[in-house]
Amino acid sequence: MESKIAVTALSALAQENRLDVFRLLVQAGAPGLPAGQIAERLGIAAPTLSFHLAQLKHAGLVHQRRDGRSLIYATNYDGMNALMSFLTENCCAGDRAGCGVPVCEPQSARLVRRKSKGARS
Amino acid sequence: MESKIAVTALSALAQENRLDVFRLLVQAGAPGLPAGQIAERLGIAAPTLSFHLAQLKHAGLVHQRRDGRSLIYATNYDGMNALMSFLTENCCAGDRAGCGVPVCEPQSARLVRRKSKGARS
DNA sequence: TCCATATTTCTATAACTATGGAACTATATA
DNA sequence: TATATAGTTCCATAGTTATAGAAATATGGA
Repeated sequence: MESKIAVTALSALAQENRLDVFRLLVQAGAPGLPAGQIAERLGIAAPTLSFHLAQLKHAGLVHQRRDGRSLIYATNYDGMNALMSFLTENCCAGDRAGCGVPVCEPQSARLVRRKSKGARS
Repeated sequence: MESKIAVTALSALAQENRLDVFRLLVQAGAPGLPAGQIAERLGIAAPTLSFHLAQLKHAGLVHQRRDGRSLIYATNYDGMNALMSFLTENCCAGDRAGCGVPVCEPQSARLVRRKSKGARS
């Protein structure tokens, strides 16, 4: 990850409404939520929410899929993890042992990974 | 950590100069760096850097100490870890197993912690 | 085709943020 | 005390971002 991309991701999260949206989606997990439901739960006007969702999407933190008339948004765990890894890169003067790389993915993906590679540190 | 505090921290990181400063300090580790050296290494004008360092400090991401005429800045690893934990809170619909909490602290602190508590899931 | 629903894009406005020159404050040394 | 060094605060300016009303687009169903 490059610095400018990280700034885009951090800017996307650095706003109260968007941070709320993101955390709601992180908690919702893989199934995600339709825009209307996000708007309702968080009390955000539709055009405002649309603007914020576009930012999160552009930053690679969420992705969008259509289901009939609804647009469903869900966390992009890869984007989120890339950001966290970038922030902790070369942490503690290059001595990384013990500085666990942040990981958060849908459970199914985690189980697959756990079987195939050793992962973290 | 509360949402507004997280937004402050994320806003602090969501700017190219500040992100560069922060990462430089993350990599410098506990000893930190004097403001002048940060300015020189990153090519940022003194008043501009001072403005950015103040933001990072206010956000709890770095701390400042004086050494003679120099003001030394260093990463506040607690602040950084609190932010990352906040972002991954209740990750994957509350099923947290495998979603490692990001941890990055000076090595000495880590060793102490490792002996005293089990830590990370 | 017509209508309702879900969401986005357009637009103007108000609010916030970054920048660096000039002036200031703090510390050290002679 | 005078001088130099290290860094900060003040200030004006330029640029960016958030907001929601109105209009537009996309989908599904009668």
